[in-house]
Amino acid sequence: MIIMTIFLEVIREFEKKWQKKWQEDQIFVGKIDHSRPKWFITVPYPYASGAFHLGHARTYNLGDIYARFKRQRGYNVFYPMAWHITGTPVLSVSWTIKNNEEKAWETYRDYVGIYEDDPKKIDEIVGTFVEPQNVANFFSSTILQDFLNLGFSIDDTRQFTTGDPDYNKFIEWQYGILNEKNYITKGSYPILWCVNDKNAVGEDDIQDGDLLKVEVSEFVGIKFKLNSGTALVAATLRPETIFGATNVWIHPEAIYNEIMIDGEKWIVSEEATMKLSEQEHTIEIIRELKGKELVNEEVTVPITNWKIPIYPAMFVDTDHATGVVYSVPAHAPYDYAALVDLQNDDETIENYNLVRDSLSKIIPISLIEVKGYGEFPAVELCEKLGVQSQKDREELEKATQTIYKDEFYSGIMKDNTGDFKGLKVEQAKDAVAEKLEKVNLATTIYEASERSFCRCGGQVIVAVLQDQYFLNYGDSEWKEQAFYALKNMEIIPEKYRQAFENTFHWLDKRPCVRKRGLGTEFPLTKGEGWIIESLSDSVIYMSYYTIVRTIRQNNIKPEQLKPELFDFIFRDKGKVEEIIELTGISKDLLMEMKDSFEYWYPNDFRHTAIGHLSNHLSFAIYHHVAIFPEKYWMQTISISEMLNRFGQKMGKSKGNVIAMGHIPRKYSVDLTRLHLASVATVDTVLDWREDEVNFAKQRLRKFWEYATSVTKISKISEEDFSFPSKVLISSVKTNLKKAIERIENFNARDFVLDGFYSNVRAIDEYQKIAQHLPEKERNTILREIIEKIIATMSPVIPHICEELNERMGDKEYNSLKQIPDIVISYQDELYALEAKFMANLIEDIEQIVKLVKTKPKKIHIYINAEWKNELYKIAQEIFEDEAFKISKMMNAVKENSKLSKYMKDIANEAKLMMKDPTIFRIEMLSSKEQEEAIMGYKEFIIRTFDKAEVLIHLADEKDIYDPQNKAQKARPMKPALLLE
RNA sequence: GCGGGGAUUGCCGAGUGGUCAAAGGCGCUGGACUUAGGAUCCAGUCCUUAGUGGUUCGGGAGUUCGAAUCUCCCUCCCCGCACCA
Repeated sequence: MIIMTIFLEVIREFEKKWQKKWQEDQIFVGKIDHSRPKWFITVPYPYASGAFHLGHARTYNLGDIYARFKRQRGYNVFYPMAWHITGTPVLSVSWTIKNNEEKAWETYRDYVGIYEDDPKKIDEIVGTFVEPQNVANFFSSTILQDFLNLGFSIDDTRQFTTGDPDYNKFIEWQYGILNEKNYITKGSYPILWCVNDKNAVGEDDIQDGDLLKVEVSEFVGIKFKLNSGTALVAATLRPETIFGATNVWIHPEAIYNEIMIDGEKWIVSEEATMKLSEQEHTIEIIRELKGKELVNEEVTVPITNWKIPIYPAMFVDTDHATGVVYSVPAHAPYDYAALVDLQNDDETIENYNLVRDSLSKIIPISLIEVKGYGEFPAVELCEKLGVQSQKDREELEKATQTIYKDEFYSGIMKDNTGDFKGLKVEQAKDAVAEKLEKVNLATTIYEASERSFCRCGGQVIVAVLQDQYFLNYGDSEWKEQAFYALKNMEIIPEKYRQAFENTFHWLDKRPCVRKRGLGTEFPLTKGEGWIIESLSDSVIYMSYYTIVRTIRQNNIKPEQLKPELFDFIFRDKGKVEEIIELTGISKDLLMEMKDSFEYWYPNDFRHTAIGHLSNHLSFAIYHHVAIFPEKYWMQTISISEMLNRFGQKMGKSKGNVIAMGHIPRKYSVDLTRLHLASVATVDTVLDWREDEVNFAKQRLRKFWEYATSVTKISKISEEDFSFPSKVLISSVKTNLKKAIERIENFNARDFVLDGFYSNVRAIDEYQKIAQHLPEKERNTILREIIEKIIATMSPVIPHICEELNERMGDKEYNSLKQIPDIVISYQDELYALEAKFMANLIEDIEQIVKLVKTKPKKIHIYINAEWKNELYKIAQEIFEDEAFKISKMMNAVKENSKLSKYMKDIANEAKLMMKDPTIFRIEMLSSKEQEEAIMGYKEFIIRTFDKAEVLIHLADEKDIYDPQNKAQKARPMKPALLLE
């Protein structure tokens, strides 16, 4: 037995050896070959802004297993790889490194440290990251090496990055077609915006953006007219509560602006003026004023036309929406708390000369009926949660959330809400806003859901961009085509199809240009600095694999890549002579590209992680239908779930990362591949646990030991193997056949379970049962089945299989060897059933031995009378689909000459069958076959039970030894036992 | 909230109408090997019992000869919801 660490060292050694050979002989480079069916698989090209980890490895590992399997099943497989670098991430790496952000440096030192030991060199490399290109270069080369180190059978001669100038031409061409088809539209759109950069910001750009999850919120700004006619604009998420407004709150000490906005006079906070100016308004500041100047004035409530006063409140946040709030104490906890505070606050009343009388007259106005609450939900909840004052923000927040939810979903508008009475709050909310907007008493105001700041320090607000370009995924024709494409696609696992459909349904306009990040310049606004957003770089890029090598090898210049050329290659448009004329590219090269595309496309299989479903994958389907003829649309999408470690998603902040670059040393490649593929089904989150890896390691080692013990055994054909050997061979065959069927359906897990683990177990079993057999036979058998296993399991553990294949004297690459079809004969099935029968029988004996606690000297095995098999067979036929009935059984038996003589026994038997109708619904062996099986395992039974004598009795025979009358109790597949 | 996916025996996790008391692993228990082992190997692991019995698959109701598997209701958990790739 070899010690574990040595075992891993051994296999790591030849893992490297084989990777080098594969690489040198370029055996995975895709070549056109019309004699074989092609199979083009893609797994998303990596985003080259950081190191990859085990979670990524899961996705790529599955892709590689599928690729290798198809390759070994006669397909000409094309499995290329490229690099995504466009968008903001690579740029923001450079940016943070350039700014000497300590956290970024730390992160990137870690990443680089995966590949480099010397701290000085690490710093040097990280230092180069100030140039985005260096980031992309570093990570594309290290990740590629990681992939090759994991034995991935990729074609690395098709590499490109999405930032390459020739690729930019390709994307430009794509947008030309989208524009031609009117899938690009223009409009205004609210986005998160940094006031400092004057730029759109995403989660990456916001400080703690991943935690804050800042979104655009849409408020309704309601115009409360002052007597002067100027509108005090209060922003709300709940316009329906306008009927319960009792007063307006304003921050007395803050600065407000009176502004002329789109021809109207408004008063809003100073901050709001700035924000509104970014939201498609023309604004002129008329004057500045302090909040307290408005206190005690009256405003008119829209719709009801009531006059309500303006009161001071310190809780008003002028940097939130408009800095003006209308008070609905019946339904808004904050308002209620503030009102009570104010009514009891003599100092403030005095300071601002409030009229005590009218203030104390203010009482909540209820306008929503909601189950589980009385007249004034806010009042109730404040009391319940023990709110003392407006300063109890935590309780107030909770109360607000609760009421919002309860009222929104189960509230009904009361009689005092005019036209809206009886409406559900859910509906009234929009209806009231709509009515207000119609009479120009309300307008939409956007605000960020959280107060947040850009990494540059600037505040994040919501801006409305005009003339923003969108991809119109809502276009009915486009959508329809996408649905049509989806319908004809295979989705694995099928359960995700629904998610695609839902995504397609809600997909609508999506902004497609940005001012920041790397990428292709937007062709419709050349020179204005607009970049095509980066997801558009990753939706039809698979087609570029088919031509990129020709472009690079022949030094074709980006400017030669005219749209007409792409049309010619990808859409079969135009004449070759015209393209030669236009681009100056030779006919040979043009046709090489066109042939390559037409040979490899469509993308037969795309495997990816689930996170891409609602965006990348959906867009990929959309863009394919827009750009390519139908025969080139994607065929299959396969999805796998995420990977966890210690119950959490792998992430730097969690400290649970296993870097992809560390896998070969930490475990071994084949070990990792095996375990990744087999520990969970693709649609469940995989939890990586070291102690479970250990199991895989042990089994792998065991397999290795079995295999290496027989690599030198020469094959001899020996017809007359003993029973256990025959059982082993057919069970291995059966397992492998099952395994192949599994992986044909892209079920890698069961492929490993059936093809590997079950077979190792079968060999274990054989070793025990076959101890008494001649060594020569055992070794020959072992050698034969090991050969079968390495041929089939190669897609998962290619290195070990390759090595064993060589050691067994085969000069060909195992990775290119065909996995043969396996034919299971009737005889094989019989052996399998016999083995199962024996396992049950031995278990029964063991159970009894355990219970009686004495070692038997004799084991009598009684095999059922053959007529019982007949009886069961008949029962199976009659009661296939209905309840067992004794009378029906007996009637059927009466007609049967073989059975009619046992009527009395059958009656007993029928009672048992009545009691447990499953006993006859089984696969059976005849009495003879049962006997044969027991004979085959006799030696083993004797050995297992300490040399007990094994005596087999057939119930059909006369004068058998049966002191306890057991023979009649024997059932098919369930012999009766007597231990003495 | 909307949409999707789930809930299985101590834990993880298979299983989608009949050998299902339910694969496999982990953990635990016992044994072997060993100076020792938290290394490795073997065995056991719902309760009961000379095996063919009982109670289980989130809770409740139903369909069926038969349900972990199908239907309905309830409770709880996870994921996505766009300008981030």
